[in-house]
Amino acid sequence: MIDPTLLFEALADETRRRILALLLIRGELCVCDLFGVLGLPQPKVSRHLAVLRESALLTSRKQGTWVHYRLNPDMPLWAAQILSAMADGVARLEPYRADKQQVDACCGPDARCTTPAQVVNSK
Amino acid sequence: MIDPTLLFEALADETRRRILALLLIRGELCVCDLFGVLGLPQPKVSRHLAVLRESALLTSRKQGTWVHYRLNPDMPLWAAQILSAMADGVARLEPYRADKQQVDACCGPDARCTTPAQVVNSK
DNA sequence: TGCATATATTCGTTATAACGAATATATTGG
DNA sequence: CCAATATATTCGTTATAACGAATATATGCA
Repeated sequence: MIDPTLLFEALADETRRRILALLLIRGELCVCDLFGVLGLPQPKVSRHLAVLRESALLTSRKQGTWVHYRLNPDMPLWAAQILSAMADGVARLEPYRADKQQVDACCGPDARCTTPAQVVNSK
Repeated sequence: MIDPTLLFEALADETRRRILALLLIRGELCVCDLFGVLGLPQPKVSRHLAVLRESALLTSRKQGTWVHYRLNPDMPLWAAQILSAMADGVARLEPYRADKQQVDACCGPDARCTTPAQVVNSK
């Protein structure tokens, strides 16, 4: 269900790897969480999300004006292993490390959070 | 020791994935084996091998006029897992499947082989 | 309906990467 | 040294991909 060519083209971009790494940590995030944490312009993040959607690595769930992204739960084992190993490889490096701290600070379970994703998750 | 950016840029090209998949199967191959099996021009394969060398995914061993390539044995676990999962993902697809048959037919242990790599390995 | 917010897309430009063709280097053997 | 073979590199061109800026769409709410 996942084309290796599309998967590796998707992983060739650092912004997309950052998005995937965040989703591996958080399970689900909305676009506003993502571009907030990454510190990047919204259209840029949206374009990269489109690439990840088209490669079938992500699925999206629309709720009102918010769109929540998560890893495709039907991903084959080999693809999930690649994402997991990627997360291992980048975990100690910038900007991935700062991204993790940022998302924990702003949306983590130990902090109050007003982002849409958190509101939805808490229901 | 391996830069994730360089690794994923290396994996974004199909020729390089074919080379890596062959080396995962065979352990070691010389340039002439590689471009023979892949059916690609020698300079093209040589350029891709240079990219793989510069990303530290491959090491080379020169013996006379022949250069033998293999996976870098000092690769961190996360990188080795990515390569292994990549091989799983492509194993049933073309051109990877044909590559495997081709390398087994021309250089495999069950076939007579006159390529330099085989000659060296048999010593 | 009209405004505000969240997200997506288009457009023109720029940077990056792959290519074929040609050539360079290096090693072996005569 | 010279020729032959194996491998690597350079060059100019072409295809691909990322970008910022602007705009479009779509939903919720007053």
